[in-house]
Amino acid sequence: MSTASGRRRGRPSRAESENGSPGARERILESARAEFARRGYDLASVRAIARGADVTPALVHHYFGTKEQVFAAAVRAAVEVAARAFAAAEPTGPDGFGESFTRLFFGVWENPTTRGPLLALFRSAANNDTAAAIFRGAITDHLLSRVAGALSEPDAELRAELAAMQLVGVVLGRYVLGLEPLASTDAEVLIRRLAPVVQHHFTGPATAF
Amino acid sequence: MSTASGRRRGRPSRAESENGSPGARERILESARAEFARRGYDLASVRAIARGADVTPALVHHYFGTKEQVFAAAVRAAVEVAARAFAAAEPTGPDGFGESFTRLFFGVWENPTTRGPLLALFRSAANNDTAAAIFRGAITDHLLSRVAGALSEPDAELRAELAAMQLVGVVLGRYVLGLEPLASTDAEVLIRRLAPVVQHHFTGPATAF
DNA sequence: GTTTTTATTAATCATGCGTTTAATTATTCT
DNA sequence: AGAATAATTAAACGCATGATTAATAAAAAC
Repeated sequence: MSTASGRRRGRPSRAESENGSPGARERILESARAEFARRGYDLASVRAIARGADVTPALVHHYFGTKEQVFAAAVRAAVEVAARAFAAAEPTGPDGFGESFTRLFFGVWENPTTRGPLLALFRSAANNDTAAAIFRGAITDHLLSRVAGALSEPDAELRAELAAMQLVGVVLGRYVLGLEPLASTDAEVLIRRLAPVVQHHFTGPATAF
Repeated sequence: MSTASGRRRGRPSRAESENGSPGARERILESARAEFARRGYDLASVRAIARGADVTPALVHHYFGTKEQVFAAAVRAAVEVAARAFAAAEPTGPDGFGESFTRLFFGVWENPTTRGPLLALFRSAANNDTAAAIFRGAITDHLLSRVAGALSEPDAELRAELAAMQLVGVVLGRYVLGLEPLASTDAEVLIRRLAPVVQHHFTGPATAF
């Protein structure tokens, strides 16, 4: 691999990039996704992103502007994919919510191309207010709104949040903390375990004692 | 050794000021707890901690050594309090685990003096491997070990982790993300909602509620 | 009153950060 | 061929970081 600092100045000749390898812009995006996913927004550095893309920091700014805009560009695609998945899900009756939501949730988190950006958003949300707001908005818009509309109980929002936080907590343990055996358990097993719990949050009795 | 008093020569360490106000060492610890809780390990700065304690950064290093040691000192107390709470809990039969654990959990998280350091650990664990290891260790040592011993099922660890992640997820939504209405709901209400779910994870059937 | 020990600060070092500006080279349009 | 434009880097700016060193002040013990 050629180091960015060793490369000749100026625009590269077409011969240098005529192979199938992706252009600098794509490489930057890919590196940004990886870096944000590994370290979260604040700890990821434009310089490290540039290094990972074999490029100069100035080029990152040339293509994307500020660090915040790099983050937005890196995360946007995955958030939209997840949002579309939730929006396009065939509507189920209240009895089907549990499994339906659990499956959708693991669908996007087990997908390697969406997991990275979602991890980036997750890690960032723990320390960065802007990222936290995006995360909160994603949950509110794509999860709570659909459920609250279909559920009649007055505590529908709380129910949906408790269900969502069960799933989010599992994501934390599985992908961020690397808790065993949780991290190595087959996703299908987790879905079968969690779907009834999520369903209970949605429609079960509020207390059992 | 000829000293009758047994006191060491020289200026005493950790001198408290004459009035009731806390000495520099205590102020540093307090500021560190606040700063780590607000920003997480990596984003909190020794300089900001010093500023909050009305002290020079060099003094922070003088008392605690490296930043990592400051973090350990700031978090240790709360982790020990939480650990003691879990260790001292009167043992309940398997049927009482759900409510018992949920109560213990919210007990330490609703306590203002332990919440700060726990938040610090939580935020830090999202981006820092060392903090993640501490967090993982705390869950494994004080939660899983007790449950796994008392439960006979071969999947006891997985069950305990799913239960723990339900509670941790709620903590995320309530204290970190500030999800409404979750953040404003009375803790007792949450306990009553969550205890049966936790109980189910521990002893319920694997695929139905 | 000298010695010993602690408390505290000022100054500094090396490093990394986000960002900007100017320069250089290659491609494309006329 | 010449002009315009796009891709890319080098160099720098100002600031924040974690940590160290050397110095000064104060208190206690002798």
